[in-house]
Amino acid sequence: MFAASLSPPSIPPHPSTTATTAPALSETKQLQALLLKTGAAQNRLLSLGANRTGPADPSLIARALVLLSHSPNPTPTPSFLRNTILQSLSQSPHPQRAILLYSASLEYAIPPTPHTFPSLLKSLSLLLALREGSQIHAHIVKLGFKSDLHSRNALIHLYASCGCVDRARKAFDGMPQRDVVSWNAMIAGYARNKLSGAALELFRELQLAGGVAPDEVTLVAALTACADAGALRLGEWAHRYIRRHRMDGRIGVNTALIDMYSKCGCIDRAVEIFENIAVRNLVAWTAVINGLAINGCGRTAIEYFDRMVMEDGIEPDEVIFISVLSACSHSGLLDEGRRLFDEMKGQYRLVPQAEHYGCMVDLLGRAGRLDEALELIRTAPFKPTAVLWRTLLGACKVHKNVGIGEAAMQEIQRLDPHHHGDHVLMSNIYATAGQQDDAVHMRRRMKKQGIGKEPGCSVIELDGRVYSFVVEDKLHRHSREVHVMLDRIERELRKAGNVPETAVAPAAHHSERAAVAFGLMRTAPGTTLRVVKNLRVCEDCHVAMKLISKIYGREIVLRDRSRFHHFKDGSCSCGDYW
DNA sequence: ATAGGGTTAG
Repeated sequence: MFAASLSPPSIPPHPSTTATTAPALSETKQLQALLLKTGAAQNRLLSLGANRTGPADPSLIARALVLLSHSPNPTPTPSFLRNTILQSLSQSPHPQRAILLYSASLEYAIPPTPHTFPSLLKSLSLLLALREGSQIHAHIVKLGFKSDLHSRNALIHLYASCGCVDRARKAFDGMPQRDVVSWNAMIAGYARNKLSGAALELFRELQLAGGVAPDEVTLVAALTACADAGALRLGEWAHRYIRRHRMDGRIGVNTALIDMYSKCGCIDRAVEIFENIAVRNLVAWTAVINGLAINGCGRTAIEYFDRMVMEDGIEPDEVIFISVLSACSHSGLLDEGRRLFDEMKGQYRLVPQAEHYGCMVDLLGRAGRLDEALELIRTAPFKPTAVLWRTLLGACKVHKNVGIGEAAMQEIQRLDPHHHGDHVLMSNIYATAGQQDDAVHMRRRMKKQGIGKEPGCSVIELDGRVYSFVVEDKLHRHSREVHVMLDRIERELRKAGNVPETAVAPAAHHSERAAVAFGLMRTAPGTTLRVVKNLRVCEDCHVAMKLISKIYGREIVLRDRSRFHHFKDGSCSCGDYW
């Protein structure tokens, strides 16, 4: 029953009905001969399970396992061998065979053991097979293995990989005892699902709980959360911990540090760590190049890319091309971006995916080549995605192009009509082009369709705590003082001659301003303010931030949805190109 | 024999 519900098309037939099937039989005979020598049988079975060239029929393997159990000296046991094969499958290019083998082994009455589940669940995590995972979970409970530590750890990982952090947390909370892996699975699970607050809270809890010492994996997970939240102070604390515990020789730890520092706007420190790594790999190069990209150092990013190929002889992959192409688009490096896109296809024989086309559309579009960007989307060797059209729509906003904007909007409406922000963008395009009626109409249509607007949210880290502000937040516990400060800033801005762009919605209460106002009040004069925002910064706020940096003599590092703005002395590192 | 980690456009 259970096996049937797991994977209907691949249920192994019962042995009595198929024992005479020719190809399977001959393979079985071969196996039978090999079974005389246990070691050889084990190797053969392992290669059948994991090898690309071996038969993919897990039923055959299960049958062989049964034969093995009838051999004069049935050691290792079929259960043991099944578990071993499951383990190798979880690291093979065919994790889906693990489910099939498990089902088959049940049909052949090979009993599961606690060791069966960690590797089986690992395969399911790779496949993001939530439904099958839940069934296995139920099965584990039924078999009485639910307290098995390793299985439970794997379950936490599986649920978190599938985005079900609540179910992961339930499994975590219900554990009779936890080891460092349990904590790591849960903290990393939160971090990978962008729940950095929850991840850091649990990291703190781990330290308070005592008894379990954090290891490198814990620190990597915590750093990932710091990177996501832009929590520099906590990240620095983690860095000191890493040094104190001599974890700084590990490439993974250093890569996480590079990512954390660059996502907190400290690209110099990120580069310094990178330069001190003894042996660098592709992931470390990707992290530093991506850091340079989001911090607006496009030319340096390209230099590093060339260095990687020339000095280390490392072949680039699809992932690093996303980073290096986005470096070009953030810095407006049109020719370099085109060159790299061509090299990707020609020299490196990689197939550009929607992501790479997205970078190119962004690069061309923002550089004002809207026609070319449109042409690229239309000639893409796959069905253009809503995201691609949305990227073009964003470029139309920058260049106030109503015509192409409408074309893009039409495609978006067809592909993904309920996404937040598209109507706002289109309405703003109309507004900046002076078509007020169309702008209003677009806003009305949005309301009529019941499409909300993703609320803008900004966070600022002060004294190791993360404070978050939502747009026009009246309920925030610091609301009163923040509003007083915002009004004061507003007056200063007007005194400095700042006239907001009235064509689009008023931006004076955007969340980044509240965060900055709070930071200005709560920190000593001259302290750098670091703010992370979930959306892109609008033009008005960008102008305002430049002025605030000058008026109050502060550096403001604002991380946007996609990049950094370093405001200082009235200007921004992005050179107003973003 | 088993479980957890680092890079990814808009």
